[in-house]
Amino acid sequence: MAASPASAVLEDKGPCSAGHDGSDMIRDVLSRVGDKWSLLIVGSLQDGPQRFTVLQRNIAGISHRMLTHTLRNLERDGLVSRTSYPEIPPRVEYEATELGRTLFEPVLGLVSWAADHHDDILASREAYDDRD
Amino acid sequence: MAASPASAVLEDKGPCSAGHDGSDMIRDVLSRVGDKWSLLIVGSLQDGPQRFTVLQRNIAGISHRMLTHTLRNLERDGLVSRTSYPEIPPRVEYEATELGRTLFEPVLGLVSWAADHHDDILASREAYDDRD
DNA sequence: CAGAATCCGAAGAGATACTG
DNA sequence: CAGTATCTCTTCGGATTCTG
Repeated sequence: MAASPASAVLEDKGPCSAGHDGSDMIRDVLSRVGDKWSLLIVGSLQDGPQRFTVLQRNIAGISHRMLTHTLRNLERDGLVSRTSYPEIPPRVEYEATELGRTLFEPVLGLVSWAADHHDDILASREAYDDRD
Repeated sequence: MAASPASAVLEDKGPCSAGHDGSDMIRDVLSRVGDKWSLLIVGSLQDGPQRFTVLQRNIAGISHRMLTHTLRNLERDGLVSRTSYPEIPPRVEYEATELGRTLFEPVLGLVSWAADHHDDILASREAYDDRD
């Protein structure tokens, strides 16, 4: 049991827990963090509150719809807070919550891994594709 | 410039780099790691080499097709190695590569974050859904 | 300016059946 | 036992249009 505590979090805990073990939780988090835009948005908000159009310019490539949609999800999960000012024209500012900021720490570990090893991955892909 | 080096990796580097900045790399890694099964497979392989059917039993919920498909991608990216023994019946063993094992370290940071905060996320979701 | 709503194509993912 | 192929369903994500 003490042999591999590291991977234990991801493993099935037995036939009786089929459907909702510890892996559901991490998958839940990853499906939020791992989608196409969430991480970019939270990353951009690390610099401080930003309004809708600024975010859209900042992220470069995101569509209007996806920015709205992803911000909704992030707000729902408590990673981003939304403040709307009842003016004309309307102004809305988004900000990373405390939770959103703590999330960024472990994510940075992954980011630096990606920076370190994505060359290896690309090389491995090419080598793989050359076979056959 | 030195104000927020943390988020800089994820940010757009300017209008001229539209399409392929540093965020492409992390997104590439995340789309591999963040899919439904890759992480579970790599996690299960932390315990040592396993053959196809063992993996399928170990992961519980994965379909035959998805296990094959995900293993292919992991092998292509150099995270998992495949060894086939030309016997009857055939035997194939999968093993995490060195790269696959280094990946698991930063991922564990995310896993523990998920363990720590997924209650907050669930609570935030309920609170959000109660409004309206 | 911010966002909701709709339509549509592409990719993800399961079920099943077939081969060596 | 391991892997491929096909079929189908759902989800993701972009484009567009419309409102306060």
